[in-house]
Amino acid sequence: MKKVTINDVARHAGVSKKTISRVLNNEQNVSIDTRARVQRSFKELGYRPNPQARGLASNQSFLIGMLYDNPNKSYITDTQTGALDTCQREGYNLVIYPEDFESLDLLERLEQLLINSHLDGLILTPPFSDMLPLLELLDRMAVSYVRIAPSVCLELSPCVISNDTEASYQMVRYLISLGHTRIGFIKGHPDHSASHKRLDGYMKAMNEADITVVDELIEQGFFTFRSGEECGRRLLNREQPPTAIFASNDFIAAGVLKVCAQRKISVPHQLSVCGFDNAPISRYIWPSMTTIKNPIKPMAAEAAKILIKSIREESLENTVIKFEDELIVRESSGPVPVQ
Amino acid sequence: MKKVTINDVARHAGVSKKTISRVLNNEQNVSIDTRARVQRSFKELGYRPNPQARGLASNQSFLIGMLYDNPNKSYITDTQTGALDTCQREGYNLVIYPEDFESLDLLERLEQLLINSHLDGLILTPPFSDMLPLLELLDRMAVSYVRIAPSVCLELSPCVISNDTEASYQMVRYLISLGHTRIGFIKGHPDHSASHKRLDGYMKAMNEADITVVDELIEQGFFTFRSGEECGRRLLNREQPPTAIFASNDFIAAGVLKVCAQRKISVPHQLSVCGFDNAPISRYIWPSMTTIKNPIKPMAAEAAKILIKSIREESLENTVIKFEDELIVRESSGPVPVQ
DNA sequence: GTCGAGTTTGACACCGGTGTCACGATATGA
DNA sequence: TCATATCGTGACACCGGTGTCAAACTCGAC
Repeated sequence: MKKVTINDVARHAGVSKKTISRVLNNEQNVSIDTRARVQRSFKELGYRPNPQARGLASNQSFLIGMLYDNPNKSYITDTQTGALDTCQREGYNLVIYPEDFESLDLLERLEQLLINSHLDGLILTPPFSDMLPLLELLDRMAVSYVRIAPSVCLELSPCVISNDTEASYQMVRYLISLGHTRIGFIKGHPDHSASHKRLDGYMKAMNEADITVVDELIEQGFFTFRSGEECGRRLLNREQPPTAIFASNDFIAAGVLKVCAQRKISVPHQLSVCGFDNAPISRYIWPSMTTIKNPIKPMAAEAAKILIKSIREESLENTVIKFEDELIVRESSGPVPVQ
Repeated sequence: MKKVTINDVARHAGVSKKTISRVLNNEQNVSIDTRARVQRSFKELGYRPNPQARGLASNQSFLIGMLYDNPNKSYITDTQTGALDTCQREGYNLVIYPEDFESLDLLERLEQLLINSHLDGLILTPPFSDMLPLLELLDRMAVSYVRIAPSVCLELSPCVISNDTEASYQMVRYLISLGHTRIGFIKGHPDHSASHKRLDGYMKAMNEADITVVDELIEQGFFTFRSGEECGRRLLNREQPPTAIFASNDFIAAGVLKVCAQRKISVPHQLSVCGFDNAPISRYIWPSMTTIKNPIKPMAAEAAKILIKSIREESLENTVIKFEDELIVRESSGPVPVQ
């Protein structure tokens, strides 16, 4: 298991180091049979280039970072595996940076991390995708990055996005088609741009169907289970409670379902409850939840792909790639109850 | 944002590169005021050593890998953040390797990964912790590693462990103390050593209390929600169904709870249901679940710590560090129903 | 005052690759 | 036929640090 270096290969193939390097990096201007000979030597010697040395010489690290702060563990791991899929194929390692978005010295911390790690590129997930000061920092430090699901300044960098507004709109249309008109809505964390988009979709569908949006049917949640319990309780305490509740994510919806169970409100017969994200809990809870599925893994994989492209060919035009969400109907939604 | 190299610092401090390097690595035999002067230059110039170069020269990568294959997303992210905590403090990056444990060419894939990435160390999580051929491979390739929660050959490497058998034993004792004697058990995936330990704890507690262990009250699950539904259904179909069901993890238990909800079996009044792992679902489901909490983050942090120690000081004796599990009583368990 | 041991420091090669440039060989055009 | 462009290749410096070794300096003991 002794290391095979470039010199060994050079000797074995009877060419210079530089030519080995050329073959390694797929450069042109290497004759066909030289290339073949070198590649044979690679095989025979089991040669693996040393990423440290390559990096030092060419000022790369073959490291891609992923920055996140998301309570949805399944979202995190899905994003990771999606991105990793591409990274491994392209010879990059993925290093992870869970960071506290609320932290006061966040920007400083991030700057330290970037300086220390010498990343080739960084994948930003919400809510970092919309953090303008961070984007500036990255520009200033000349670190390439992609953003997943940003909502502002799409022209600033390559991005992958889905259409939360549209998905939310579809969900509400679906509820309306079941006969619901008193549709409650629980908003997500105001720091996440997705929260606003999801509300927009709700409003759009309501307006389009000429249903008056009642303030008292809209509650402010925070993407957490607990906020779901609280908001759910408040909504169900109204004089005229809603016949359907659409929560901005599955955790909130799960909180609502818990309140229903406690109060023996039968879902979906007395109340429909819908979530957003297709988190595992949406499947594991009872009744299983109607929700929106976001193609997380493919999005992350694509994000990594365009990031690597932009690392390699210095500033291509800033691609924005769109993905479609999908409405998943399960047991927690049904026709409006007859009075 | 131009790079400051070791030469710049050397010039600025009026000493040689080598002395800078000495200060950087906290070597002894540097006079106090030279050290102070160099450190001042570090500050003033904002010097950051280049990990690539350091790695190339000293044959390190400052990369620690984490290998896992676990359906429990929250377990994964907790392990990651725990380990990362230590890694960042010690100047290492964490790179992640989700791999399919069932894959046929697993060992080959891993070998490739290791060769390509030049890791300084690797953190193994179950079920990889017990994969002997992998341990051999790592030894052969001279890659340091720690194992989290292994159950075989603890002397082979540094490990962090908790006592699944004991925790499971405590859970069953708790159920017995509530008056239960017909206690069903749903086993976990046979590939995970934890499954066997959890069963052992069950057996021990039952035997100790002189309760006959009935075969028909033990089912084979697979750590999945679906297997929980199936096993739950079977257990509840028995002529004499159990009054309590202890599932080997929370997903299984959630499946059982779903079956109860469907059949309008009131938990915990007619049936107690307990899980293992304290996954988020155990809190978000209704009724919230009695379960076992494993100190995942501290364990992972400690694992990283002893790994780094063993990387630095070549083969210290193989530490094994123990952690305690904790029984968390929530709403899904209660006294045995009166007939 | 001399000697030996220990401390502090720097010169220089080296880690394993890549960038630059120059050279010879072959192809192209006038 | 000769000048010029293009291709294929290697010599050599260089990326930013660390390891080795020897020189210079300090200090206490004799």
